[in-house]
Amino acid sequence: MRKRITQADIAREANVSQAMVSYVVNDVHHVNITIETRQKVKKIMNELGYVPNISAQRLKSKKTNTIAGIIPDITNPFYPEFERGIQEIVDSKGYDFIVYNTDASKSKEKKCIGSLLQGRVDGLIGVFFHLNAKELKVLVQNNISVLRLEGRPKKLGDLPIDNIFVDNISASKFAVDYLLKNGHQKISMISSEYGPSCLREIGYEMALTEAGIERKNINIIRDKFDENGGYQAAKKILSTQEKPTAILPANDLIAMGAMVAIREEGIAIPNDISVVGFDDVPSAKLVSPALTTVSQFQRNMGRKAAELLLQRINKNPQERAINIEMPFELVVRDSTIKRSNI
Amino acid sequence: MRKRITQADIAREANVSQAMVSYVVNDVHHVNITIETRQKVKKIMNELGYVPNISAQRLKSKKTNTIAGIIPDITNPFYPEFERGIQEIVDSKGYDFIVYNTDASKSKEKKCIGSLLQGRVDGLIGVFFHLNAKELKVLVQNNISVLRLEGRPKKLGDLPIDNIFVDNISASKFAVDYLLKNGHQKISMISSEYGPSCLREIGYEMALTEAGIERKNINIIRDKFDENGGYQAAKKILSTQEKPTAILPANDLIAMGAMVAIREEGIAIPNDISVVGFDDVPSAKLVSPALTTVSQFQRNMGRKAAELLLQRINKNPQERAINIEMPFELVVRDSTIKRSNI
DNA sequence: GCAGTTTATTTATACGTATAAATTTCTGGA
DNA sequence: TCCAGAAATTTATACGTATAAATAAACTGC
Repeated sequence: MRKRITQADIAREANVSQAMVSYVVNDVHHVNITIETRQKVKKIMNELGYVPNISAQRLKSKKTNTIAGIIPDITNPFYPEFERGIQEIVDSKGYDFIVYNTDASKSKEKKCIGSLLQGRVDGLIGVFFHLNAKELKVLVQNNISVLRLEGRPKKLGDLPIDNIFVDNISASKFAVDYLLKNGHQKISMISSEYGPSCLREIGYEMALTEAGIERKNINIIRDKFDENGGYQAAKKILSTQEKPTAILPANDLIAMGAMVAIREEGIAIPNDISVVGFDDVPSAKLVSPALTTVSQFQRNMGRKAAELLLQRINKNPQERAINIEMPFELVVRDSTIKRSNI
Repeated sequence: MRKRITQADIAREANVSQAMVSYVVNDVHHVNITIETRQKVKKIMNELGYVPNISAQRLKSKKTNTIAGIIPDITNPFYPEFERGIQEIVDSKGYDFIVYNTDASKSKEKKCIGSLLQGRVDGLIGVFFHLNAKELKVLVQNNISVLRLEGRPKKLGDLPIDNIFVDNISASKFAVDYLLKNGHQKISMISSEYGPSCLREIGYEMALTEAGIERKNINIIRDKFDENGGYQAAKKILSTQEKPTAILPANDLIAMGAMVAIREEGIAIPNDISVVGFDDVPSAKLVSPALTTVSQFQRNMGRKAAELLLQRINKNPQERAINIEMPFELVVRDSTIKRSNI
């Protein structure tokens, strides 16, 4: 293990001051340096293999060039694409990216905030299920920019906390409208407690109510928001007397779990029951039948989120917050079918 | 945005020296501090909301308390579980975790190394498809510990670069043996160029050769290592005269792509063709039929990798390297069937 | 050939923390 | 009462960089 080369080492070797080395390293332009010394210093830098010490730079500049991502769980297939989208952008701007998994738990969300207050990052992109703007204020006060991923537009307070969102209510309504248009009258929903599920419930109810569907056919079952939850909930739904002709799980994982249960009961998808998922997770097109689902273009969202955050960090940390709406799209595959009525 | 509170601020307020504050903050025990001053300092710390500046700590201590993960692509479903495993451990020890995606490209792998040389991390867990120990040496020389995820035991040189691996040759052989035992005689493999694929090819050939299968029935097709690659390759295989009774794709993504192609051709899985995947990706149990596959217990691997790395960082950075073998397991599901011969 | 510039380089200092070494204050025992 | 030693606290310095300010050297033009 060799000693790490510092600017001072180079300065000594080149017979110049450490400041000179710094100027050469950073190509400072409002300072004049003769071509000879510049070359001499560069030569020695290469010979000795100088690499700047990033901790020192960060201390001096009060910038970490790091941003954080706070997400529930990277093993939830919604997030890897989102993460890569973020990384594409921040990488290209020379930022590091740290990920925190909260498991949708309040205590872990809080722990993240505490950790970030130590000044490890310049900003963060967060998916918060528990903390609200007031609880994030302390970050802003410490000059850490915050952008949230949300499921609908947020009321903009005076804190400069931006939001990026897909309108989940509309998206959910859109999916249900599609089912209605295809002749489904009895549509059940499988939902969960946290995250965007409750918004999707609202869209579901809105669509059915508008269509004049009677109350007894508006039916939501809640369980965990993963494949097991979907499996359990579907079993429950299928054990009832009057089975639905379509099921709207609150996301793709739930949908896939439900599909396993439906198959086990010997019921055909889509002929007996149509299924519409949410998120267009990578495996949605691989299951059989391929899942009809609402895409949120996660990678694109990640990119946009990162762009907005970096802009806020570098241009206007204290300006008024904004809401940015992102598009959704219903991707029709093979898990849904037009129903010939009566 | 309020000014950030430093130890100096507290010292001034409490009428003590900055050093005193530091001692209190760090609960240094070989220095005596009266209970009164300790309490006074702590009180003011709380009032002013002191949080240590992590960049300064890192500069002084020459420790970043950060480790890096270098993986091909977090959207490859093999890696999220691996990542969480790593994070579980490093989180609990107070380390940050930075992820780099290389897309299996040599230039990006190199770029990572360059970036890490700036001293952002104390160590890294890497999946390298291109760089070898010699090219990682520079990290070790700069006191950055390295642990690689490999597909077989590596020859241990004099560099302290540990390896953790599942024996991919044996695992692949095990899978093929299973197919043979179930009466399959014509087994095709879909492989790819990079990563562990070539090891899995070796296991495949080994099993068939040992079983005395004739050369013409040993058949490997290569394509990209994702669902598209699997789809294309399967189409090619199915267009041949004599179709195989089983296919061994080099991983689950390839397998799922292949299954889509097989379904499209109207061929039944597992009745006409059995499929065995590799990795036991989360969606493997959700596709239909549920995929028989070789699990590597990714989360567990991540945990073990992180434990080993932290041990090396904190206990014996320069000691001789080790190879650690991890278990695999064939998870039998519904994509394989016993074949009644003749 | 010298005042006034411009150009090149160095000196000094700060960022916020940790810690060894020096100093001051407090003990208790003779 | 005094002093040795322990206890409490401060001073000084280092980590490696960036950068403002000071200085030195090299040019102007008259």
